Amino acid sequence: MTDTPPLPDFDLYGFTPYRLAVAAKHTSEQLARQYRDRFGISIPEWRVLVHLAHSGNTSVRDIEARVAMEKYEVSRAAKRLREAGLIERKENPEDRRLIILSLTADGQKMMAELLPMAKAHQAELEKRLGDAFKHLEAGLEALLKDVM
Amino acid sequence: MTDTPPLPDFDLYGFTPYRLAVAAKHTSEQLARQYRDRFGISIPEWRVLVHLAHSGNTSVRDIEARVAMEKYEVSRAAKRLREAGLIERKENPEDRRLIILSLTADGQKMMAELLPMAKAHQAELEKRLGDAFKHLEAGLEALLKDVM
DNA sequence: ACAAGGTCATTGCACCTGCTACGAAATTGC
DNA sequence: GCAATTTCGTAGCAGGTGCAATGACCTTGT
Repeated sequence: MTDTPPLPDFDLYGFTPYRLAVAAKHTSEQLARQYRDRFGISIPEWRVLVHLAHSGNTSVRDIEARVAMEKYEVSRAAKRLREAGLIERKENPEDRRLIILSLTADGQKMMAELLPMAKAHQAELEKRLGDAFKHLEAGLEALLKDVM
Repeated sequence: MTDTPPLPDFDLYGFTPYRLAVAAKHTSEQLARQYRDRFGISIPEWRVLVHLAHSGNTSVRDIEARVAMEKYEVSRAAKRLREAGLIERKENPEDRRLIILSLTADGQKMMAELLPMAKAHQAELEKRLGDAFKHLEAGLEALLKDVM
């Protein structure tokens, strides 16, 4: 036997970043599976679509800043969505480095189906958690206040 | 212009799964970068190590069940850790399908450095959030109670 | 005893991600 | 006015991930 330095006691289950990761994975999994199976959409793609549905035409740069994604993620998600015919891009004549992304009619149609699913998911989550939901939101608020 | 179906109003920032994902990413990022740069360890590898430090010898299956990872993730993390000389595997004579994973002396040494970093990170998080930490934990508790 | 079925861990494949470098366009500084 | 720097979006590369299939081993039922 080698002599082993004593390890501090550390319980992964009490480690907040771990708990958040598990919670995040668990809450998005079910919904993500739905729109993956039904529409072939990944989470990064979904985020881009939601932002476009909510904010109208925007650039990659703008989405990156607001949707907690790196710009290359936005770029690639946008590429796939364009190939799927869900969004389209125009040149911005005022700054030709920027591109203007927007939903196509197909994209709008899909979002008209997809967004209610997300709203229902949120409602179900709130209902399931009851009072604890308020606590969760209070905690997240504090945690995210200098991030979002 | 095509006629567009009206889209429900939906704000990504108020969507709990999104908030959890951002919170999870943000809280683990800083620490993960530390042990990646310093020890070359990824998050799945870190989880396996922590579990081994805490629970001693275990099998892939056991880790899988307790650390919110798929078994192939555990398997691959264990492979990398073995190649790095941080853990070792023995055959379980009672059931030769199972393997017994355990920290090597090097692995123990590294964890003796790594775990205090994690504890400090947790402490700093609790301090920064103040009262909101209790709320966050209450919310997570409810959310995770039938998962963990 | 042994075939059928289940469990455990690993791996091949295709795809996805993270990082960095790049070219094009705009802005800044002289 | 023009070189140097910055900003914007994209793409190459190496490595990571998710899924399904595989092989080795154990268990069950007859």
